[in-house]
Amino acid sequence: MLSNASKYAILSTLYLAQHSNEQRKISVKEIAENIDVPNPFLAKLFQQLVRGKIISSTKGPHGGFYLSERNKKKNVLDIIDNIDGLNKLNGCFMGLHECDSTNPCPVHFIVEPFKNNLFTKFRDLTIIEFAQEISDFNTLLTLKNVNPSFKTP
Amino acid sequence: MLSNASKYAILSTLYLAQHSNEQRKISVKEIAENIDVPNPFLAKLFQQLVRGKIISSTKGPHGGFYLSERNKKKNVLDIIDNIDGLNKLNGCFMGLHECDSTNPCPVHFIVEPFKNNLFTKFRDLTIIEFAQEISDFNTLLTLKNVNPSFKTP
DNA sequence: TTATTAAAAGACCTTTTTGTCTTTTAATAA
DNA sequence: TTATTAAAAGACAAAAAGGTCTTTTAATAA
Ligand code: FES
Ligand code: FES
Repeated sequence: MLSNASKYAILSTLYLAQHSNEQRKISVKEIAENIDVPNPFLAKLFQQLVRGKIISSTKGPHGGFYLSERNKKKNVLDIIDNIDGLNKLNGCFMGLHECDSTNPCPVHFIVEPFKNNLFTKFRDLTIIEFAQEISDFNTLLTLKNVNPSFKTP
Repeated sequence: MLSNASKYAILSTLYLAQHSNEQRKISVKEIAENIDVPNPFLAKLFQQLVRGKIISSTKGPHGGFYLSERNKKKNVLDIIDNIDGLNKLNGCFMGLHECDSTNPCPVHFIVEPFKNNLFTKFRDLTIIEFAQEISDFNTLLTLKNVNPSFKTP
């Protein structure tokens, strides 16, 4: 439903929202290490997000990535749109041509409410609001294995 | 979330449930045309489903694919498991290591109820019951574009 | 103005997914 | 028993996704 690229982009942009500002810019390296995402791959994604005006960057010493005031008003759906395009998220779960209540697939009425909830969250909150919610509710923002002990009995 | 392969397999198996029995076996060709799936690709998938004992086949004249009585008691989750493995469907929407209420990602509590609903449907209904529901509610079972007029204004 | 720093650009590589084609095997009907 | 039919098997091929590496550009601090 979401590509890895989109997932990386979302998590990393939210990390920026939490930890950067115009004064404190952040390198790809720091983010890649914290989110646990391949460094050069994230660099590529960030180039694309800069071109898409989702995030900002400056080169040189103390350069790095950050969110401008305009960037902060973007939402998660803008990120997904920039990386995957919206169709991937919006299309029918079973692959039918249209996801549509008048011609529904066998799971449409299970999928539709979920998609509505998700879209509401991804569209109606700005990046900054979303990041704030993450801080408030202490949800996770890293691909690191936070509980490796469960894996090795 | 689901691969194309899984989607094809699910739709085609449900088609078998609706249209075949031990007496009337169905060729890949007929299904591929009706579901609108690439013929040789579906043939490969069906080989795998036969090995996984999800569907049955016989060669020769009037041969083809069908569901045995045992096959009819399988469920959609068995198909997904056979083709994709369950992790793909079950994993965290944002890609975190564990999808888990104690270490949730930012959208976990939106995703979890959806996954529960979906799993219930895919696990608690047999293939035959699922196919019956599709007939009862007239939901769609084809990847064909059923409403092309919307596309060309 | 020069060295340093960090992103930008783009070529390149690998793996997975998706899809095709040809040959072989098995069932059966004539 | 032979021709026919349809799946099984497996080698191939194309495209997309995922990931890496090297060189260039721009900013700035010394
Ligand atoms: S029609 Fe399949 S999810 Fe809406
Ligand atoms: S933790 Fe992400 S969906 Fe459950």
